[in-house]
Amino acid sequence: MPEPSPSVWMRPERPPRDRRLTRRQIVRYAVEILDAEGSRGLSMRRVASGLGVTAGSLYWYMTSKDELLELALDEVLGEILDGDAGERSRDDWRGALAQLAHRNRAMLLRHPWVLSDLAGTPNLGPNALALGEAGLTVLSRAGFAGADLDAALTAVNDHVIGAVTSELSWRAAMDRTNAAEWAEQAGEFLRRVAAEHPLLGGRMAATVTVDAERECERRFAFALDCLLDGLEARRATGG
Amino acid sequence: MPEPSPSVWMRPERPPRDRRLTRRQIVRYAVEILDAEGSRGLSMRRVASGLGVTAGSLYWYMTSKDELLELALDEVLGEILDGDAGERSRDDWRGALAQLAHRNRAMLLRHPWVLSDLAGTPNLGPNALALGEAGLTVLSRAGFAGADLDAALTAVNDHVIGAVTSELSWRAAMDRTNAAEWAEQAGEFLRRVAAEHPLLGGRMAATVTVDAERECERRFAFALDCLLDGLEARRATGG
DNA sequence: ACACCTCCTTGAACAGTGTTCAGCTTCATT
DNA sequence: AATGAAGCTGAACACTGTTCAAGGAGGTGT
Repeated sequence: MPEPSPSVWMRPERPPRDRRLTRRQIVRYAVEILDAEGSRGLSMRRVASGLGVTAGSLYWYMTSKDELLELALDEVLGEILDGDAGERSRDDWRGALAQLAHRNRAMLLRHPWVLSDLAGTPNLGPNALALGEAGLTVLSRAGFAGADLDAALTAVNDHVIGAVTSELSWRAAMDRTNAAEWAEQAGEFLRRVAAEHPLLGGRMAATVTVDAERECERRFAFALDCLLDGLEARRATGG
Repeated sequence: MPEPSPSVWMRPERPPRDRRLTRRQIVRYAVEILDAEGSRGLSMRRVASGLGVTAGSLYWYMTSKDELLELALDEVLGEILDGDAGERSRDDWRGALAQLAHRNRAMLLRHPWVLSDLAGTPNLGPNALALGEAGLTVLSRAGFAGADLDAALTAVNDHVIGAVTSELSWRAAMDRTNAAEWAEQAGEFLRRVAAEHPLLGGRMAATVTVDAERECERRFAFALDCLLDGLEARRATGG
């Protein structure tokens, strides 16, 4: 049982002198690999050799691969708020929150590996903090305070995480059942499912004729609207 | 780019004769290891040696480690419906759905490794299907149909996934900031956070005095209620 | 009783992983 | 020019998932 080590974020980066490398540079390249080949494609040796350096070198800039992933996570979290002043519609809290959620979703779809690392990884990077503050600001202006402030923000964030997680898993399943070479087995499989689970079978049948991407967006917006309705009803209106 | 292989679920288990092992047996032991030591503790050699066998043997029963994880996932999915007839309150769809959500959450907290594997893993096992059918049944009785049926179920499931994911990540962060040996760095860290992010700092300060477990349950129920309110408003009441 | 055949397991091998560390450069400072 | 640290190398360690020729063990047929 290893002691929890101090987060990367509580320890300043080593002061520079002679570097060929930067933490940022390493992290950005790691993100490139992760985007292109997923978590499985990332290895210290691969990152190092792509930067013209040996694996051991990277341990000068970070203490472990986990730490690299933590840094990569915060790096992409930065994209959500990028180029968004967040000031343009002070009163439309629903719109502002929804926009935040959509930008978050878009980021997760760009970097699907994030979701595998998210569970169990602490999240204390500067971009994570800025993102939290942005959400709290919107909700605070909307009239939420105290424990409900946390709960409301968490509700929206969790929806995004959950929706994209299951979207990715759903698409993986579709890819399998649709793989041409297995069409027979898949057909038989679907028939069996329909026989034992009528409702599910019906929904799956309806699903093949539908554009997966649009359908996912629709479901995302549907649940988000439900959630925002619920929040609307609970917010302390006026002072 | 490897072709998507056929899912485990589309191919029957090899018929037995001489076995020392069973697929089920392997999977259950794998789940034990995963529960005790997380994804990182699981290796084919470890599973095999725990069962008194060599790593190569396992490849007689499954084709890869990924497949073992797929099987393990469905195994624990089975716990959600276990010992739940689901018939006791035909009219109380909110209660039935909430109960499903809570059982789901409890299972994910018992088996935290599931969430790391969920993203990107297709989910077509018998228990996953039964679970889907159960949810659809409740919602269908409640008056949902067509595309809204999917959307409603997805909304609730996604909430569970997202909530537990971020709960685990939050707890990991708390463990770090609370680690006794880093109390100083953590204190300094929290002070810096509060300075740059007033709202977040306030919420974090309020958080230390609170029981993490109860707070997570509260937030979970809060968002679930919001969601159910939203669904209530959208369901086609009566025929 | 014997051979036969298929099921299942072994043990070695391959290529790759994260991580450590003594030693070597290469630079900034004195 | 000498000193000392920063930054890097290359080899090593103990692992990982996966493959596969070889062998043993059980049932079946004669």
